[in-house]
Amino acid sequence: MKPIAQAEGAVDCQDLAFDVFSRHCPSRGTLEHVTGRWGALTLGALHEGSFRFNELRRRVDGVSEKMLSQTLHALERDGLVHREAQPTNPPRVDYELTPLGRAVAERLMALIHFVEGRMDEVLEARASYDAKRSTLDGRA
Amino acid sequence: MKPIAQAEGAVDCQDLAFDVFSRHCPSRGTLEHVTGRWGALTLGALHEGSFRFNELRRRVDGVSEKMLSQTLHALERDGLVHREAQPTNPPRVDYELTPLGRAVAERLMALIHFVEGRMDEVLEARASYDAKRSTLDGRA
DNA sequence: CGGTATCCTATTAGATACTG
DNA sequence: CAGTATCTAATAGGATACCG
Repeated sequence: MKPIAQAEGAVDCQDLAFDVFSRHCPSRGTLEHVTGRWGALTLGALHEGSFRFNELRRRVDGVSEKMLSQTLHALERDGLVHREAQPTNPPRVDYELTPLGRAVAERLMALIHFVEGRMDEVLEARASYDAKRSTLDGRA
Repeated sequence: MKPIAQAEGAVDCQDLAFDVFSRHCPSRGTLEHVTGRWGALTLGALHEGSFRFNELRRRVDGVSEKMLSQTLHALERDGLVHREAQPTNPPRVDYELTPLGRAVAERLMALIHFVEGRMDEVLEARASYDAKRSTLDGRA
């Protein structure tokens, strides 16, 4: 079994105060866990409470077992999610945000909700962009 | 030449108020443009002003021509970035955020800066997570 | 239930070469 | 300068099977 994200490069930007814009800075990796396709949705789901594995799978529409598992591990490793396993039979595992995770999720949700709230503008921009392109392509 | 993101699924969740958690909702696509690896960094760079193509390439460390071009097109199509081309020779093209893009970038930067500011905690969590795993793996 | 291991495909990203 | 085209390599992602 391989580590989750070991190949994340050297930690040689401590002095640069963790600048995401630099390659090989660990903050870039964490940012990707947070904003990545499944990371963002998982944090979003957990922002509303504590959930079990399969509850999360249903909430995060379209995620596979594999990706959810991988995502949860990455977030747990980064200290954003806490995993609470009861050694019962059948097993019961609950996932919830840590205080740090909650703080991150809050900022993430602010972004998500803002984007959702302006989707009409985005769709309008897309329509006009595509309209221009098609007229340009049309005249060969 | 193919459209940038046409296969983004039907727009059948207008009634669900653009729920990112649903598959095939356009807000998920836009969210991915915004939070994606290069999208986030590009918006971050443009948050500090207007830049030319190669200036951006230098600011967003590690991005290839291809990915920057692709990213900028997606963001332009979503109405977040404005492209200003002067038909001079040599050509000069400036990119800057639209008002909507600025609003998005602000929320995004809040998230990025927060994560950067807490990287010490993240790194600590990683260290302790890895320590536990290695002791577990060690006892075979 | 709550996962992991494996295999395989699709998408993404990078290098390189070239154009207006 | 500001890209596009093309090819290849790396990675993400999904399906399936199986374990505790």
